[in-house]
Amino acid sequence: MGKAEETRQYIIERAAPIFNKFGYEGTSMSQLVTAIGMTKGAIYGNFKDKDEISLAAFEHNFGNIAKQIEQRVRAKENTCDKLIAFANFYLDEFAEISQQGGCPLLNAAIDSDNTHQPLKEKVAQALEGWLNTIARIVHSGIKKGQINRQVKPEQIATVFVSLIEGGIMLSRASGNTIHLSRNIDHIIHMVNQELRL
Amino acid sequence: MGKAEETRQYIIERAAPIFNKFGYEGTSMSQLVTAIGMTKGAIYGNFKDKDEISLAAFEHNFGNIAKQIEQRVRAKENTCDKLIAFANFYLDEFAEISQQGGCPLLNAAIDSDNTHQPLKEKVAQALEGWLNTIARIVHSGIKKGQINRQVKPEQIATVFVSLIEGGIMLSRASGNTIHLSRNIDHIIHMVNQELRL
DNA sequence: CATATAATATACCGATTGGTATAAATTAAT
DNA sequence: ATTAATTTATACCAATCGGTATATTATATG
Repeated sequence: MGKAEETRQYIIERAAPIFNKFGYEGTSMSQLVTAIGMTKGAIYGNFKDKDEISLAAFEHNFGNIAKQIEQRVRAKENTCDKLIAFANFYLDEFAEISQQGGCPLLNAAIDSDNTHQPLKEKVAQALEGWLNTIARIVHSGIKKGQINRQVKPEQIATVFVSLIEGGIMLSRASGNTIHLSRNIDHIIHMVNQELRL
Repeated sequence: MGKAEETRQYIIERAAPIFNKFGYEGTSMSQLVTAIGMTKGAIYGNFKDKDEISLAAFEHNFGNIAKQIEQRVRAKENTCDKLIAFANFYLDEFAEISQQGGCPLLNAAIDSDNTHQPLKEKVAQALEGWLNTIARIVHSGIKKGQINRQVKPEQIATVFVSLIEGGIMLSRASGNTIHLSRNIDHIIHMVNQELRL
């Protein structure tokens, strides 16, 4: 990693939580200047415009979480345990996620919805990746004889992601983790009662 | 309703979808001027600042949906049918909700999260009202012997709202109603298999 | 119809927005 | 060490931001 790429990465890391907190259009260059600790000229020497930083910041925010979850999932053998580990990540890391302004996927999805087409496409891609990951785990579980054949992988994936993101929204809005906690309970109950063989 | 209150209402109605689409800080006065069809001076003659319009717009957006749902729920006798009617509203009205920029509760929750304290408080209040409404229906169903005694009303309310809002997020982001549809299916399945006696 | 009052439009305010040209400073190569 | 290339800082740009003072118009009351 050359010097140029190093400062690029530094800028992205500093900018990422700001974009996640204040939105991808809602964040101003002056906020970034403060958070990054570099002048506007220096920042624009490494990125062509604010949009390029914001897209890189989203990828950083999302990639960060994706990487952590992948580790947890890979650590489990049984497919049902993989699903539960996935869900538990959000409960365990809720404080950390909150400190960075909430779930970047949820924030960016709403933030970009009617305003920022390039970001919206990235979000759609990320969500599809999410859903596919979960559906693949379920599908693999069925093949291995660990999960009920009647279960539809795509159905589970949608419900799964909705409960996690919905729970985060409710817990952030109310300032009470109980909602996310209830949803993770529901997921675990679902996995153990309807999926697991 | 006097003339003054009439124009106030007119302004709110015109402003409401704009705020829902572009965010409560993301909407500019010039956008409002265009959408409302009045000059800035005229608008400021009826509201003291942008914030006052944005808060009134959120209440309008939320109240609109709340009123429609209340009608649907009241039309059903059985408590389980009330819950299903509640959920089905979002599926039936998804196109209409989409046209106005998505669910105002979800949008405002994310939008206000790290930026707009007064709106965040209104959102928290609205969500609490939501959850209470659902929990009360479940509780009443238990008392009437229509719903399983083992069910926890608050737990159901959280899962219920999360599935609806999560489904809307996924369907809006992906441009595919299938996600919301799957979640409503899940809710109906839950009501019929785990709640209904 | 005349007058008082309320509502709307015009024109402007300072501050901030994203972005850039250029100068200064730093780094890398000879 | 000197030069060339890159990176960073300064100072500025037009455009837009939310908001307001004032002029104009419309409405209601006598």
